[in-house]
Amino acid sequence: MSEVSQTGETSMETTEEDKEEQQQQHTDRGRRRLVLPEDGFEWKKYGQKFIKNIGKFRGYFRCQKRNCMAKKRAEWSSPENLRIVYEGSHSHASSTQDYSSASSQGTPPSSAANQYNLYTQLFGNQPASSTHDQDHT
DNA sequence: AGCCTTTGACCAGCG
DNA sequence: TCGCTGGTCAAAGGC
Repeated sequence: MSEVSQTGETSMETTEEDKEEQQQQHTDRGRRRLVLPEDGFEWKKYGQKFIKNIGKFRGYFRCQKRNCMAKKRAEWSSPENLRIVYEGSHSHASSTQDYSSASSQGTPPSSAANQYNLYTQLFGNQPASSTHDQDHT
């Protein structure tokens, strides 16, 4: 890994994601698949591995938008301990937002506000202090 | 029929 | 130079 410094603590989100996740587990395709909380973007899972270094599973997601190179990594030791790490920036607004109106106004594809929001939530709170996983069960 | 998710294998980088 | 870990791609299965 070359950008480990991005692994900021997402305890704040984890709390929200935790409950959302549990709900989605039932609404998700009717299966027991581990789903990620909707963060306003459409993600496509392209891989999953168990990282022994942290003793947790890591899922690899990519933004479904062809013109978007944003990526997301989800780490979890259990469904209750989910950590989301965003990487890269979106070239569009979140799907849940009315970005269509923004486009009409001629807003550039660089939604800095979005990436800033994501990074602020994850990396802005804490500088790279995640020396080790701290999922307290 | 199409799309999404899951699992395995392969490749690259670092120690 | 070899081994290990992390990341990505491809194929198969299911809804």
